[in-house]
Amino acid sequence: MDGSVEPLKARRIFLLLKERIGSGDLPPGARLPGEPALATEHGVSRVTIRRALDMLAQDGLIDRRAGAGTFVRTQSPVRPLVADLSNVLSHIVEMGRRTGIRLLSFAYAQPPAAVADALGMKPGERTQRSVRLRLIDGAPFSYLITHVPERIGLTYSEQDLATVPLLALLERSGVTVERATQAIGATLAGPEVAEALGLEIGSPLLSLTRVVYAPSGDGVEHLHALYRPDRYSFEMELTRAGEGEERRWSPVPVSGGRRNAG
Amino acid sequence: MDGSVEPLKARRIFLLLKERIGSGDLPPGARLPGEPALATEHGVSRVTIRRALDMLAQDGLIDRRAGAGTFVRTQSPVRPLVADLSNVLSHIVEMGRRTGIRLLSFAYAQPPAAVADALGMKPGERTQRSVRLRLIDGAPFSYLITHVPERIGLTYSEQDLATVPLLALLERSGVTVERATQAIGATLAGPEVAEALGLEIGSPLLSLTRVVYAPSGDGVEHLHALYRPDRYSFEMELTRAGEGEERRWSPVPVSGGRRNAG
DNA sequence: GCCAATTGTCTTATACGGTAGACAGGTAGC
DNA sequence: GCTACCTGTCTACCGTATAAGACAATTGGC
Repeated sequence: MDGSVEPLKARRIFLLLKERIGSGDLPPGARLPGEPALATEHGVSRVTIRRALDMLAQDGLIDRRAGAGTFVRTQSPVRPLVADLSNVLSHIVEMGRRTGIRLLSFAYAQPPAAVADALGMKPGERTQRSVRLRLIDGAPFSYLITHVPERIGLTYSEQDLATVPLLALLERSGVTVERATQAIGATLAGPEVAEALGLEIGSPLLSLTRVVYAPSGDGVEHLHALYRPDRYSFEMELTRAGEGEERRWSPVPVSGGRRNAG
Repeated sequence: MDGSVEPLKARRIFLLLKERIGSGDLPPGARLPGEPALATEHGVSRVTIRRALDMLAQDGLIDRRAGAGTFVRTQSPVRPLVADLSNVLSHIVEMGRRTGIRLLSFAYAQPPAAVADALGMKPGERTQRSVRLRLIDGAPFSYLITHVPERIGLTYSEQDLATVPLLALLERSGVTVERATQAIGATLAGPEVAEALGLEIGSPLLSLTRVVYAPSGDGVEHLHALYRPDRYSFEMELTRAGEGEERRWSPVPVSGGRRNAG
């Protein structure tokens, strides 16, 4: 029933090296360790290393020259998108890049318990669940799953969601949002997300979960976002604040037109 | 050299099911389809399904009862350690947990180009490179690679590094640190890191890169930290700040004894 | 030109992920 | 208690990914 099984170790090493290249750990032009070196380093045979390098070569990430070595190809494929802490892409306009949104799904249903709990909803209440894909210059970089209590979700249309920022929709509906909590973590891409983001299954993803609250304390939005780390990262500036023992790092607030150095 | 490599199809299905559980598609308490059903559904053999379920069980996501079926477990296994934005574990003491540090390596050498660049060092200058493991209640949760310019590194000993926080060492040495930048992303665990953190190769990791600057603008510390996302996450609170078009989320500064709600 | 190191290309043998099927023991419903 | 379905465990077998090693061809430095 099978016939073609994909390599396993080779794929793993492929992903690892791809990651090191993408993160700049292996800068363009750098020469990789020799195949035997990589083999012992990863505790696999040279054949496996070669397979991994084959995949990298096929992706155009490396150049292999017999007798010379293997080199990271000099090309900056895509410059990653940088967001500040509050997850606002403040520099997009300045960078002349365009972002888009694709609405992948839209429905009303019973939310998962975790979401219902976070939003402080009563059992039985429904939410509007939408899945959106954010694109930069046509390339997807984030996968967003949003839950909004049904009564609030009904105040705007599916069409609205595909064009207007959600926060604006909420405020347009008379909901005041002042407070939110968010947590940042990491996961692996499942089949669905991998497909949508154009990744291999098992690729690393940045995850962000944000819950937005109305002044009353009720939750009005639950966002679960997954980002391609090669196209998106959180950056922030810190200063030392406080006195004595309490002296610690503290984030610098983002001022109006500020942009990070590139 | 390995002996235990995870299957591929099984892993695929594992991730898929994990996603369905995490998203609430398979709510806690729900009964999964039988193994034969899952097998035909995914077009794989029952053995493969079993392997996927094994992984889920090991992650504490499901309960399997012979004769009855397989059920989504009602509680999340371990509560991760929570840090605020500035990467300070302010609640550890309150939680009654103890953290420790293990120094894995310590040496002076030429830094990688990316590090030298970030620290603004001249070519040829060396850095002190140290690798440390942070533990919580004896379990490792973060892997820290630190680079410090040689002249600064020489002001403290290897012994110091294993006991005193680096920032304190720097300030003790007369270096004033006021400013830092940091970026948060995600990667996969390589062989070394996986080993140290007790993970499988290819597990997802939270990554943090921080560069600390002296008032002169020179870089004094380059930190590359990798966290187990199941034991560590960044949490923060946000409020809406600014006016009109500029209105956006802004992090709430961490005040002295503040603690996040649990 | 020579030498060392590299990638490219074979060979052979083994390990293992995957399939297919059977069977034992537990559980729940009727 | 009977039955249907479930998980747990085992066997046998296939295809290929991987291991281990040898050898050729190429490159770059000396």
